[in-house]
Amino acid sequence: MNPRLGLCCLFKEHPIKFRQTTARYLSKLGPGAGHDYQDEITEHNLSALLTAVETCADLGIGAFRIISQLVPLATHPDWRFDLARLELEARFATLMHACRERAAVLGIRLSMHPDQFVVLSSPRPEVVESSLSELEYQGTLCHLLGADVLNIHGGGAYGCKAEALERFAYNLDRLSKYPRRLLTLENDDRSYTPQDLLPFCRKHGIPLVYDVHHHRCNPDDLSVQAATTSAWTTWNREPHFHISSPRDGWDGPRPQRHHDYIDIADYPTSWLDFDQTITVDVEAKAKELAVLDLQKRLKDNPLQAAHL
DNA sequence: AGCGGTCAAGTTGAT
DNA sequence: ATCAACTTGACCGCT
Repeated sequence: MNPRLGLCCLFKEHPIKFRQTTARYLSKLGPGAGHDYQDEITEHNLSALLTAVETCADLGIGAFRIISQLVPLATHPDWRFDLARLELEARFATLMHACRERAAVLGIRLSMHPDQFVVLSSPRPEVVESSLSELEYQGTLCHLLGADVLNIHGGGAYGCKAEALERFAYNLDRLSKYPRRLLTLENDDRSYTPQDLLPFCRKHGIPLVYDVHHHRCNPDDLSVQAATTSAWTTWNREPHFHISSPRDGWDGPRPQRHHDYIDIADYPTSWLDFDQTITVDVEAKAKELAVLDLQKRLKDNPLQAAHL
C-alpha cells in the first residue's frame, strides 16, 4: 500500500510564503501597531495555509506540517494571542474554516511539530511552564484546524533518562484535553531512541512517531523493521513516520544533516508492507520537490528501497 | 535591490 | 568556548 507522503512546513518552488516577525520589531512598533502587525501576519499565514492545502492536493501530496509560528509570537509573554479570536473575528474565521474544510474534503492530513524549546522533561520549572503554554497553543490550533498530530521529542536526558521521563510523565498530566489527545513522541538523533520511548509510549497511550533517520544516527538494539512494527502498534490513528537522507552520506562528517532529497535506498522496505495507509513526512531541504521525487521513485521502482 | 546582522525560548555533541 | 543542529531561514534596516 502506498504511503501518504507529507511536506514539512515550507515550499521551495511554489510561491507560498509564511511570514514571521520578531519580538524586538513588535516592541519597536509599540502595543497598538505591534498587535496590528501580528494580526496582519496571522491573516496572511492563514491565507498561505489555505493555498498550501490546495497546492498539496494538486500535487498529490497527502499531508502537510504547519509551521509553529503560524500566529507569530503567540505565546510570547508580551504578545499573547487569544486563539478564540480565530473563531470570533471574521477575517480570521473565514480563512481558518476554509483551511479545515478544504483539508478534510481533499484528504490532506495536517500536523504540528513544536520546536526545540518545548521540553517536558526539563528540571527547570520556567522551561516546563513555557512548554506547557506552547503545547496549549498548538494543541488548540490543531483542534481548530483539524490536525491530529502534535509531535514533540523527549527533550534532554540530563544524565538520567529515567528521571527525565518521570518529569515528562508528571507534566503530561498538566496538559488539557486537546494537546494531550493529539500529543505524539518522536525518537531523536541525540538522546531518546525508539527503545527508550516505546515502553513510555505504551504506558501513557502516546503514539510513537518513528524517525528512521534519527534511529540510524542514534541507534539502539532494535532493527529498523522491529522499531517500525513496535511503533505501529502504538497508534490509535493512521501511523506517522519520518524520513530523511544524510546531506554528505552516511560516512560524512555529520550524518544528521538533511539532504535536499531522499535516497530511495534509505526508505525501509518494511514501510511498503503495511495493509493500511501510513503517513511519511519527508524531511528534506528541497521540500515539495523532494516529496514528488520520492513519490515517483516509490511508484516506479519500489524494489530499490532498503532491504532492512 | 542587495545584503549583513539579528532573532523568545533548550539541549547536546563536534569543533 | 563556540557553534551548528534540530521540522523551517526570514526579516529589518542599512547601503
